[in-house]
Amino acid sequence: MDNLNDELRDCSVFLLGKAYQRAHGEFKKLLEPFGLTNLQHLVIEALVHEPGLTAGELGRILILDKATLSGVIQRLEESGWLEKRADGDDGRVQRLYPLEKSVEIAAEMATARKSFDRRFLSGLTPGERSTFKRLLKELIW
Amino acid sequence: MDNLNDELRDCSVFLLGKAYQRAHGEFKKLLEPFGLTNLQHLVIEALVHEPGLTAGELGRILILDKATLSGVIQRLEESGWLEKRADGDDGRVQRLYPLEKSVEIAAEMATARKSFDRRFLSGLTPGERSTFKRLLKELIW
DNA sequence: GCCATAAAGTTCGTATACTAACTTTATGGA
DNA sequence: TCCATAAAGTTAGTATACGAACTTTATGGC
Repeated sequence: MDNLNDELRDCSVFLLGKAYQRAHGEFKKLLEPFGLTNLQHLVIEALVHEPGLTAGELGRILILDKATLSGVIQRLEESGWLEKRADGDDGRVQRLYPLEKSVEIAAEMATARKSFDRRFLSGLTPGERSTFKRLLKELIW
Repeated sequence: MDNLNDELRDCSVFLLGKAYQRAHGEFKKLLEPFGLTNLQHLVIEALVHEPGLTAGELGRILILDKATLSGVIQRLEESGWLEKRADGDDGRVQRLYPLEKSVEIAAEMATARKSFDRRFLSGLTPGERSTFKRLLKELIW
């Protein structure tokens, strides 16, 4: 039991999962007024930054499976956040464009995200914060 | 685009999610021979450590919603990993006990988990590893 | 002893996430 | 040109995750 708790506290998969769970749970609340989930907001931000991205390109940027993205994009299309248009050259490709309501809130969401990030890491010193992000990046890429 | 990638690489929620995604994905493969998922293996380990835990206690240890655990426990019961027994004192409570096949593989799984952890963090120096886990713990608890 | 309240689990609905199988469209080689 | 192969998306199936509503059982105040 104590033994077990010690093992959990030394297990990277567990620690990463729970830290993500906590960050995600709090960020979720912040996004609620916008009517978007975390992943949906990332897709919208990406499309506002670069309209016309394909699902495949989005997947590479957001490090996500095409099957997962397929559903996310479908829901965002149904609720009027984005639009699919056929690519002129390649019949397999659908290019994705943000609709007005996406463009309108993108900047505000980006601000909220950055402010959340500072708040979430406020218990760490500036040096710890940059170390933390550096180590995460080394593990991802 | 570059702008966007920079923002993603500075967003804790994104970095934590992707680091977890990577760790989880690799650990999943390691657990495949056992026929258990990451979460299922944590439940089994906990029950072998402390037979008779309730779903509520498990939820506090593993930091998990009772609704999520309900499903996980159900599947583990159906596939013969654990057993529910009514608590003698409290009619609301079901105590959970590991079955033989759980007890048999628990030690081997724990070894595999620790070995995976070392491998996953092998790109970091010993100092970085301990800093990394310390910072994650500060963000969780 | 009775009732309001709380606690333990279950169920439902929604959204990730991934694998595998499939459809449609492109492309390259013979 | 024709065909094998590959690439882009979709769909189905499984397993997390969580909030909300609900059932069943305990408990505390009176």
